[in-house]
Amino acid sequence: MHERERHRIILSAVQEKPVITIQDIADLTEASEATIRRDIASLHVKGKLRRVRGGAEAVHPPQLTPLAGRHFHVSESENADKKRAIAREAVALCEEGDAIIINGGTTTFQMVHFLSSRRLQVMTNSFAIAEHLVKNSKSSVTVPGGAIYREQSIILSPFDNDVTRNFYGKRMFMGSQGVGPFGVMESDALIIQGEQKLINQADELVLLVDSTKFARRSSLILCPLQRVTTIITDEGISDGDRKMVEDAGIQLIIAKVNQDKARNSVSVA
Amino acid sequence: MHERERHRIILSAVQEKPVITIQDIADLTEASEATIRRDIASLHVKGKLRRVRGGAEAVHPPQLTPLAGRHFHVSESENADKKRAIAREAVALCEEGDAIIINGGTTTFQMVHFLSSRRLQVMTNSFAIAEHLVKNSKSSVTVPGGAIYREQSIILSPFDNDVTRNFYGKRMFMGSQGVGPFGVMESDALIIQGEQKLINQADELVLLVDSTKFARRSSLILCPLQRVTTIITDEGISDGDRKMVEDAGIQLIIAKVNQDKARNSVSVA
DNA sequence: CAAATTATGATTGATTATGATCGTTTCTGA
DNA sequence: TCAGAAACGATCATAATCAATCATAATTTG
Repeated sequence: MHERERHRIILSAVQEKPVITIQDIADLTEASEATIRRDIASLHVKGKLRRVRGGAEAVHPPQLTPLAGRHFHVSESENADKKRAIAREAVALCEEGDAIIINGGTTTFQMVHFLSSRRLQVMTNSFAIAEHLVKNSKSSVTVPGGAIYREQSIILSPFDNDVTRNFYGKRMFMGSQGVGPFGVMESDALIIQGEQKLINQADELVLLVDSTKFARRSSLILCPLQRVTTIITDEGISDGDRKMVEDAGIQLIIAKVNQDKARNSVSVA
Repeated sequence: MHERERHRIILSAVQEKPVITIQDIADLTEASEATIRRDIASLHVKGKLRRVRGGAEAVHPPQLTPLAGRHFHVSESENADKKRAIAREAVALCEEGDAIIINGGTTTFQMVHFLSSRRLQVMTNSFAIAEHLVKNSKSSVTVPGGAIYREQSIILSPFDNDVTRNFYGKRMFMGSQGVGPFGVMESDALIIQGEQKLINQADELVLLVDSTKFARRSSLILCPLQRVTTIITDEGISDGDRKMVEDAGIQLIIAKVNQDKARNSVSVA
C-alpha cells in the first residue's frame, strides 16, 4: 500500500475515534508497526495529528470536523453570501420527510449545504445537486431520466414519458434570471425545458432570487407571477418590487445575510 | 497509446482513488514506468495533480472518506487487476460514436478509465459511472430516471414509463454474480431489476465476469446463457467452463492480466 | 524522402521506504 | 518496588522508487 494511502487511512481513522493504536492501523493497512510509527511521526510534525504513546490522537476535538469540513471550501463572490442566505430560508421551509423538487441552478445549489443534516425526499434535475445529496445527506434522491448536459449540470429528456410524472412534491424550488410584472423569466432554453416539466408536479412554487433579479429582464417567460407561491430574496429588494410581489398575492421572505465572518478554516494542505 | 490518452486515464484514475501508484497506471495504460513518470511530472507542473513518491495524488484533497468506503476499496482490490484487464477488453470492443449501455457494477465501473479518452454515447443506470464520465470524458451520458440507491449506486424507477425505452444501444455491458449452464445469475434484487430494464435495449449482450464467477452460484437467474453474445473473462477459466461457453455459441474473450505487449485476446466462436 | 525532433522503453547506479531485529525505555499490575 | 509486558528508537538488509542516460521508434519538419 502506498504511503499517502496509509496517511489518509490514519487521518480518517483518527477522526472517527479520538485515539487510535498502532496495532489498529497496522491491521488496517497491513503495514509493519515500524512503518506506522514513521507515518505517525511524519504526520505529527506536519500537525495533522498528535502523537501519543501507543498511537495517535486527533489534534482537533472531533466535534468541529464533521460539519465544518466540507462546506466552506467554496468561497465565491459576495453574491454567494446572499444566495446562501436565501437558500437557508428555502430549506427552513421544509420539514422532515417532506417531498420537494429542486430545479437546477446556482442559487438552488446552495440549498445542498443546509440539506446535509436533513432527511427529505428530493427530486432534482440537477446532476450536481443529486451528486452532492447522495454523498452528503441522508435524504432520498430521485432524478428524472435523460441526457446529462455538462454546462448546466441538468438531466433532460426530449421525451415526455418521464418518471417526473410519478413524483409529486409539496414544494418546488427554483431560481430564475429575472422577475417582473410579466412573470418569471429565464434565459437558458435548456433550463426552461427542465423547469416546465417539473413546474406542475408540486403544490407550491418557491422562487429563489437575489434582489438584483428584480431589475433584470430576460428573453423567455417561464410562467406568470401569479403561479408563484413564495419568493425568497435578500434585503436589497426595493419598495416598489416589494409592492409588486405583495400585489400578486405572493408570500415574501427576506433572507438576512449573516454578517459575522467567523469561519473556522480547516487545514487542507 | 497517445500521450493525451494516457493523461486522461491518469487523471481519471486519480479521481477515483485519491492516490495511485506508478504501477497501477502502467497496468492501466500498458506504458513503461519511465513514461508514466514523465507523464506525472508533466501533469504535476501543470497543476493537474500532485506528484508524490511512488505515484500521484489528486490536488484537491477529497473529503475524508468514511471508513466504510475504505473497506469497499480494500475488499475489491484483490481482483482489481483482473477486473481492469476485463474492462479494457470491453472498451476495446467499442468504436468512436457507438451507443452503448453500461449496467452498474464493480467490474463495469472499471471501464470508465478506458472510456475517459473516448467519445461515445453512453447510457448507464450507475450513478457512479455517470458521475465519472460526466467529469472525465467527452462522451454523452444518459441516465434513466428514478431513485438513487446509495449502496449499489444504481438509479432505479419502479415505473415502466422510462427514458430507458427511448435509448437503443449497440451493446450492453454488464457484470454478474455467477455464470453457469442455467444462465446468468445475480444476488441483488435491485440490480436484477435494473438489468432487466436494460437488457433488451441493445443488440449484443456482453458479460464481464472474472473467472471465479463460473464457480459461483447465486439465487436469482437473470437470463439464459444463450441470451449472451460475448463473455469477457480472465485466464483463470477452466477448460470445462470454456467448453460450456463455446457450446452455448458465445464469443469468449480472455483478458490477460499481465501487461504483455502482445494483446492476443483469444476469441472462440 | 531525408533530417531533425520528439516520444518511448530499457538500463544503470543512487536514493528512499520498508520490515525485521536489537537493546532500551515506559507502562502496568501485583 | 519489582517483574513482565508493551512500546519505543536505532540500526541494518532488502526492496521499491527514482533520476539520468542512451538507443530506438514514432513523428514532424524541411
